[in-house]
Amino acid sequence: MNDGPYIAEAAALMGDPARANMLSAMLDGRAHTASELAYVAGVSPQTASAHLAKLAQGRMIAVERQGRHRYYRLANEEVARALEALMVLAVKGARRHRPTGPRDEAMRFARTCYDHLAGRLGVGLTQALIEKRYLEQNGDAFHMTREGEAQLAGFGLDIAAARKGRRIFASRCLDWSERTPHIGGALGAALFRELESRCWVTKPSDGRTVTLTKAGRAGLRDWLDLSLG
Amino acid sequence: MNDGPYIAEAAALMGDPARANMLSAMLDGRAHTASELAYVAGVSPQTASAHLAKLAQGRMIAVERQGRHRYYRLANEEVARALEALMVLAVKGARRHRPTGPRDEAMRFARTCYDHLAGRLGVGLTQALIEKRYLEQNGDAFHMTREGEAQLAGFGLDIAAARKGRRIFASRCLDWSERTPHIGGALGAALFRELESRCWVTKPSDGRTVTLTKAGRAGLRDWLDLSLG
DNA sequence: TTCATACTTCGATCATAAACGAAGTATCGA
DNA sequence: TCGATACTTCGTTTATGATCGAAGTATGAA
Repeated sequence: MNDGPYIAEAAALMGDPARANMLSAMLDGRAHTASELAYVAGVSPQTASAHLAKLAQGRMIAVERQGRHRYYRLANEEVARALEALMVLAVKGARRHRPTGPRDEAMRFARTCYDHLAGRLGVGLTQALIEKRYLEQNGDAFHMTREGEAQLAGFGLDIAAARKGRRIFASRCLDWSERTPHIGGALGAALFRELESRCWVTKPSDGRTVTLTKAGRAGLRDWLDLSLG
Repeated sequence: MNDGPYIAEAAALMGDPARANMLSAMLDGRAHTASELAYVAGVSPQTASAHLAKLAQGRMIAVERQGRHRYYRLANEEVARALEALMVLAVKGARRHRPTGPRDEAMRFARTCYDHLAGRLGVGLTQALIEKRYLEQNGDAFHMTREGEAQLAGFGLDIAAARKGRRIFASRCLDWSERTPHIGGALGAALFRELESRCWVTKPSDGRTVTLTKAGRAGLRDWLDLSLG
């Protein structure tokens, strides 16, 4: 089998600016309506509809109908990874200067990646859990230690629930901005949910940047000795 | 900054079947002439020339002139990773049955990934080095232990040389076929070179599949207790 | 029941990019 | 010096896909 045509098929789906805008928006892990996605892609609803059909056919997104609304989200973590891998190339490949704004810095600091935390915060959190020996590295995933299990259960995570299902428990997801991995998988998602429920992090009403609250800063320092500039 | 257009730019370069065929061929780590790449892409030399110019401008490939020949190779490991990430999607996204042939199995068993070993052999080798405590996992890379340094130097690797330069010493490269990482980086490349120089593995005159020789099978069993079916 | 909203489908237009024949340039061997 | 080879550039053709106005379908609120 020659890989080329298959790679091209997957890449071509991401290779249109409108579709890439939509996929990128969906990296926030939320479900989005077709109208919202048309808006972020800057195209008409008819054009958006055609693009979404293609992405669905290529299995990069999943759709859920609720009345007259169609909700779209990324199909799986592999799509997020491929987007991050292409973003690494995009950043590296840039010839012309791409002036960074405050939003860029915010994105580098903390953002969602599908359903878990990315950026300096995501990576810092991951490193802290390793340093505390709550996690160990094991292949393309993390392994939770016995102490880690106790600690994270004590922190409020339903570890048993996170272990259930087919999804990788604690995958490693390469971060385009930090160039080192953050926790993904079911554990990464559960951790993010708990941080949100404690109001240690907040998501804005739209977009992917995540804010670390004062409570979160204090909480992470107390829990993991984690300080971030 | 909105990521979409930049992701699209990188993805679009890979999204043409001819270009994807060329990039995929270059995953073998070799330098290829423009004529060879035209052939594997199934296009005329004029068309190939235009495609190669685009890939070079997008910084996915590097070119080196020798007389009238132009030699092309992948620019860096990040391009290889993005191709592997897209291949993961391509395999996962397939609706129609893609009959696998003996070449597929050979590719799954052992193949080149840029300049290091991928497939069951690459992953098995990596796992064995971890089990022997010659390597430890550390973020998006491997850390070599003191014993590992002795062992791999004893095996013939110039560890000091591998540590020099800007390249990551022992990166982790996600394997599309095994879904778990193999060693990349300077160490991965050095290891592959040493295996070749011992004739434990051989590369065919073209293509990406790698053959594990009888000597290699025996050698890996003796050295690392590694047996592969 | 009617009207508004969300979204899809149809048909047409237009822009873009891949394709290659012909011609050109650079290199190399006889 | 000449002819062959490797590769690039130019110009043209063709196919493809994105785009949206118009119309259609499904859902839901008044």
